[in-house]
Amino acid sequence: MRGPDDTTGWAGVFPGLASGAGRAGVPGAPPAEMQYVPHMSQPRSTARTTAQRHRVRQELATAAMHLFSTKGYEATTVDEIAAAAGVARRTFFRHFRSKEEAIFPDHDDTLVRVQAVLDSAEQGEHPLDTVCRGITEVLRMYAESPEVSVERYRLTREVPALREHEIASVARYDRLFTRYLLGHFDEAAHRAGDDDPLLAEVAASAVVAAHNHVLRRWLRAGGKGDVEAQLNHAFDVIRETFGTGMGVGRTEPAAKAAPAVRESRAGGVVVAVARTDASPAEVLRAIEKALETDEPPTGA
Amino acid sequence: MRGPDDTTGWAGVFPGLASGAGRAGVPGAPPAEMQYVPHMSQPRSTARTTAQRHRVRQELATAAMHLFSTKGYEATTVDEIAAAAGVARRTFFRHFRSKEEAIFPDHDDTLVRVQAVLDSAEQGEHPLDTVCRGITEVLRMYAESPEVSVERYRLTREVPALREHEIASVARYDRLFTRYLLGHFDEAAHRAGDDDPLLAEVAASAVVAAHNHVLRRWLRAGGKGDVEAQLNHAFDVIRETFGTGMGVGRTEPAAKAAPAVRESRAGGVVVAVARTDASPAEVLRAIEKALETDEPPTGA
DNA sequence: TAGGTTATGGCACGGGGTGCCACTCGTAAA
DNA sequence: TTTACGAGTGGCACCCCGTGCCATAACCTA
Repeated sequence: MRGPDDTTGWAGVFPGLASGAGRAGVPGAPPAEMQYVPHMSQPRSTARTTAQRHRVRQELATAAMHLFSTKGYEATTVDEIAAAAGVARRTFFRHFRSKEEAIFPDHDDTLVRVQAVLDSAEQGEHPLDTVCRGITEVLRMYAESPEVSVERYRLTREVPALREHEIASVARYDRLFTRYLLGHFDEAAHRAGDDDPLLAEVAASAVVAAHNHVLRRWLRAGGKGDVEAQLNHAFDVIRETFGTGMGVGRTEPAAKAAPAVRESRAGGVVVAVARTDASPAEVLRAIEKALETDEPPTGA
Repeated sequence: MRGPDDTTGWAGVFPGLASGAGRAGVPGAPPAEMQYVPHMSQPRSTARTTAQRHRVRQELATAAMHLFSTKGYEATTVDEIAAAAGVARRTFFRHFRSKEEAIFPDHDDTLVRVQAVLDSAEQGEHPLDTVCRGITEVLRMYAESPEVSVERYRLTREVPALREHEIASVARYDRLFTRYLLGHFDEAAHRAGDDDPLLAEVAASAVVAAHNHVLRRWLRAGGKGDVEAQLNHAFDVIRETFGTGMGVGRTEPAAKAAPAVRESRAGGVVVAVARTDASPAEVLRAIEKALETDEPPTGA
């Protein structure tokens, strides 16, 4: 009953993409009563009404969160949530597509914001760095209210339905990034022949995986500490580990910080990486050094 | 109503993990009537009954697939599926946990098989290669019946519920691999300091992403061609691109087939990988060659 | 043949999600 | 001020997924 056109999943979420005054064009979740599309030409609804609507949505979300935490997710009915928020059951579904969505009220907005980050990326930035900035936006959404995020994490671990819903949510970011990288890997004429779309997909999933890892570690730690810094560190680790592939390593800044030649020896394999602006002699010297030693490589 | 212990999601799927006679211990999907757990000590149910049960399950799956294809997923009720299979509605839910699962009847079995692959991996194999063999098992599941997979792919693209269910399914493989790599990256004392669990997560997601990419491309092409070969090629590309990180490059088997020294030049970076049993002279010669040329690297 | 196990059919119930209609409220136009 | 319109809401009814419960039939073991 959703129409066969909704094949992209998030396509319907972007009615205007920066639709004028804040979230005027995206009033929560108006998926029902198909072909809603409030024209968005004349914002008849003044600030007062939209604020009111936003307030109701917020109260519903907090009521849902509270009830889920206290008496469990499955044991909580939508009627109870609506009653706790002082509205009718039907109104709940005018603000949230489903019961699960009430616990992730910000994913849609975040998706729009991430899309905006991707769209407004300057030409010179490496697409992978743009994607990293995009996923950082998601992390900020979690970090904005650590207590809620931690409690929500506890729930998502315990309730399969919530976990699956969250997996589906992050999958939307993944697809967003994959599409972006697909469209920007060929333009950035870095690599010569093998601009495999495979790499776009793998890179996007790697970035998302790094985000998930950092986020979950932070959540398990109770939401203490600077997540964003941890995420950036994770990006550095990835750049360091996979950096040779597809010319990641931060086109400008990080490349300058990195040494011209690096070598490492591990597991019966010796590896050397060097920027081509390093002198051949410098490179060869590093290789020889790696071939001589029998010790583990220089640590991170 | 599933109990707060089911935090892993797939933990409950492995009652015995290779439970004696085939699928005797895992008779489809007995999630209801909690604490079912058929003891698996004395297989009272003879081959006849389990075969019968398997036949019913198969008929239900085919009936569901047929109805979904013809009249759409949402327009098809469970009653209709059961009626088409000649059983009662209640019986349907004894074979499938949900309506969506009827279209992915093999994921549970495949998950068990993948787990078996991981468990029976020999000591010498690199964990990442083991994981690659594991995901190959998933690909084979799809490749076993191309027409069904293609049609199912069409449905999953159109129906959000099915897409989310599939995403959740592959996420289970992802988590399986992540756990495996987490437990095997430190044992294989390859890298010195930074055995970040981050890398385990990223590597697992990369492998899964490669699988997804190859699989979807194959499905979009109508299920024609040798997918498994394409997947292995994708693994090669990944090894080639990310190969420098965490010592992937196939410790034993492929190393023999691969040349002792490989070099490539791309994106302002020159990379050389060599087995330590290659003579230093051979290594240096390859490096010099890479430093001289300005052409793209030798293709796969 | 008797007793126990397993799969099934059928019923009823809770609950999520949706379509529909009437109502209210606030804003813009007459 | 009155009127018209549109957005949000409340309430009702409906469909259908998923599950607990019980009776029954089929099958294996003793």
